[in-house]
Amino acid sequence: MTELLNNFITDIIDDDIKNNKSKSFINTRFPPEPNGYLHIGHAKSIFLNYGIAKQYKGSCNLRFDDTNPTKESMDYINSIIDDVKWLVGIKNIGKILYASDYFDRMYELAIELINQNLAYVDDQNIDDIKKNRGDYNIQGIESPYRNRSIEENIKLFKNMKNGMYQDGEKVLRAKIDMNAKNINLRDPIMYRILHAHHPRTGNEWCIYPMYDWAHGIEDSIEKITHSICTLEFEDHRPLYDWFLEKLKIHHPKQIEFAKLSMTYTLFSKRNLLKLVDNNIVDGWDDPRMPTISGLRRRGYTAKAIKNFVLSLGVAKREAISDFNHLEYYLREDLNSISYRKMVVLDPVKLIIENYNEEESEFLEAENNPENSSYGSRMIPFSKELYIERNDFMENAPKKFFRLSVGREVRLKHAYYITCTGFKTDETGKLVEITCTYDPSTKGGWSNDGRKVRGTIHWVSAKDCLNAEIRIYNRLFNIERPTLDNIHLDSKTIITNAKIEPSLVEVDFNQKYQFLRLGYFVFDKESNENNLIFNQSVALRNNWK
RNA sequence: UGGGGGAUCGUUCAAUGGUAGGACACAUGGUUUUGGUCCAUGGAAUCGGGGUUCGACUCCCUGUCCCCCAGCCA
Repeated sequence: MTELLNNFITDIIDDDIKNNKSKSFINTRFPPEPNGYLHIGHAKSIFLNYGIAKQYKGSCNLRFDDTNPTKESMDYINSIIDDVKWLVGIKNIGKILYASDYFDRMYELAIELINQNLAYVDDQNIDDIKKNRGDYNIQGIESPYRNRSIEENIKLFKNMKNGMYQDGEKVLRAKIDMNAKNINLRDPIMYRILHAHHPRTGNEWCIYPMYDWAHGIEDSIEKITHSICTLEFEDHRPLYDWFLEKLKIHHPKQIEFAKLSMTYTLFSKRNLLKLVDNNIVDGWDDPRMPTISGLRRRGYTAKAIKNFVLSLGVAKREAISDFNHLEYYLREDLNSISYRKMVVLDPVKLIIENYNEEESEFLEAENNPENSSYGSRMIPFSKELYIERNDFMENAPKKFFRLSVGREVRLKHAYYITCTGFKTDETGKLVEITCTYDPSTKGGWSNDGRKVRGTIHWVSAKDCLNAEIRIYNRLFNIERPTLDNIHLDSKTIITNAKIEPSLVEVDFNQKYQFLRLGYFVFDKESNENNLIFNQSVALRNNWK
């Protein structure tokens, strides 16, 4: 995790420092709009911006781009703060800043631009503005209000601010070039009238700055040196530069990179919002969602997400990352930190014929074979156990290393057993397996050189607890989905899982590996009477 | 049919005029009280066509394909 960021952006920064275009302290920012929850695509931007600032001994702050009150809310602001804290650590988050704190300054600078005769109030309605903007092939037409006097523009702009007009009645536009090939430069709108309640400034303002006008000023005020954003803003860079140049204020360098996309997932807030609103998922933090809060509930760690996005690198080429790649880093982290437990998802009784019914004993089980400091626990063993239904096969092929009549397997941490028979009900369903155990193999080992290829997990029938276990699958069934490709079986709920008694205590911070099955965490809906687990990811499995 | 960007193993990122390399995925073998982990090995790529050069993923010309842009969203 200490690896150095080395990509085309750090190359640019290195050049800028070498050519004295920039100080060696590099300041960045993570500037989300609070109009939805953060997803793993944002995590890439977060680790890039915070990582660069750290690497170049500068600062990185969380700044909310809260310039559109019609889409934003405190709920989103709070969720974003929680997510960034969780990802980068509470002490590394930097300052929490808001574009709305700069509204006064932006207003002053707009007046300044009007005074330079570089901005004007336009009375055209939305349709006329659109029509007169032209398109790729058609030149724009200058607004009839474009050449108002500076004094009149100042007066009208103040009136706009003071609430003398209705929404949409007037806008403030920059006076650039209606024939520019880049349509963003055809007199872009700087302010629109919005009589809306802002989550932070309330009803103080009824004019709100547009992104292009606001963003560069925000960066400038914060002394950002390199303003990193995604590819779709490339066309906006000339405008970013134009405003800062005319204003003669600190001018950060905007650099664009390709955002993250992943197979089997949808990223746009528009689509994620639909999944939530249409109840396809159970909220923004549904464990199937690619949101930070969803991944966290699913049992992902910040470290796994960080290692994943860092492994991806940074480039301008648009790329779709493989979901497997993310899961690899999750397993890598979870393998080293999770507590091993034995849990049976689809239980079937196993009776040990030569084990005394009254007897019972405790066997020692290591908590993490990767790390002995995790210690061990004692688990109860008795005559009747539960094992996994699919660990038995009536007519087993040679390579089936588990239970079948006459075959010997190891019960993990316990004994070798040999299957003696099985019972089915009238429908042919397996209801009970019988076996004998070898008392000399306590702990699951013998020194006689016996080869026991298979090892299966189990729980003691009279000691185990019941739990609900939620298994998740991809939300979409094709690699590059649209909302039409919802995977209908993306969630399976198992209500009668049998779990070892050491899991009785609900601990939301702990990661578990259920032996031979996968990684699991307690779901937030768990309580001491209702143990609920989410599967984070299954173990890799080469069998079948 | 305007403007802006991009094209390297299946996927993703390197190589900045000098042996195309890593990770994931896949395959094979080894270790193993998890068919996990770990270890080893293997297959696998420079979008096409010209040119410059002793030498081109890299520079030049040309073609093709992909992405973004016509919100009072960000």
